[in-house]
Amino acid sequence: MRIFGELPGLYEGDSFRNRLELSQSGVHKPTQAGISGGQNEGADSIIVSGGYEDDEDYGDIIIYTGHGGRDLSTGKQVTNQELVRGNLALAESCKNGLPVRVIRGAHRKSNFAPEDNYRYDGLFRVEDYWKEKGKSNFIVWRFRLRKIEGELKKQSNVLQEEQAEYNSKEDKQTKRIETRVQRIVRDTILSKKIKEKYKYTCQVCDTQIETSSGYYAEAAHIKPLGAPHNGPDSEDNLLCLCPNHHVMFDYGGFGILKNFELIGIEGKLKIMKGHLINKDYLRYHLEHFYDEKNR
DNA sequence: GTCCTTGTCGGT
DNA sequence: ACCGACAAGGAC
Repeated sequence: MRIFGELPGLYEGDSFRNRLELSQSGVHKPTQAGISGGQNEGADSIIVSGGYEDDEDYGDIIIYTGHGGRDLSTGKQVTNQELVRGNLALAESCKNGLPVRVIRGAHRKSNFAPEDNYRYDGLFRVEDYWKEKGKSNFIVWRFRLRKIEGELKKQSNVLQEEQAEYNSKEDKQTKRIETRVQRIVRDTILSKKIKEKYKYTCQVCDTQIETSSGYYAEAAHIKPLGAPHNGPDSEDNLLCLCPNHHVMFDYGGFGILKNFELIGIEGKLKIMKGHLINKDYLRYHLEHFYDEKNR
């Protein structure tokens, strides 16, 4: 049984001599693989040990590389990675906001790596994932993890209690874990402007959502804000979408071609006169988020 | 059972 | 540092 989040008797800073010790203690079960997880369940733990050239470690934020695509003996990337197995598990953890135990192994490439052995460094959340050409010019999947602190950590504990309850049920088929995806939404002047331009209708499905307090829509950035994407907060990088199509767009469920035809789903993007969309951003989204292999 | 993996060891 | 040999455990 896969256990997400904290484990009884496990504390940040705990040290483990080798992978077998980590495995037998249940902190990270696989003896070699860096990602522990099932592709339909999510990932419960990862090991950051500097094996992949595209990893970046900033302490509370880690850009972790998915697995696969490497030559067995040299460790060099020799083919494109696919969104399967552990990579898919991490994507699942991202969508459902599951906590991931992070263990760092000793190596020279990171200032945050332990001097020796392996060290449990607490719970992280998978904030985002995308694909990119790595240093060796092959596609790698990348996962941005952010450390969970304070209040957020308490939420994860609640999640774990729910799971414990779930685990103890006889009929596991009929029970399910309630998970909440926490989306941080900032309603800037610009996002409000784009929503008003479209009268709060989705540019994909034309749905206009009405609530007790008025209409609801979301402004979606085509090229995401923040590192490493660094898309601009400007009208030519924004879409007005319903929540469903916003999630689908962010998680690569569909892309937009330069003639505004949709790929992955049927249809064409509706565009109001005067809304100029930058096609470089559409291409960026296609390259980094849309994945046709996994459908 | 088959395939996979950010291991580990001992050689050079 | 690099390489081959061998390997445990899990996903599927």
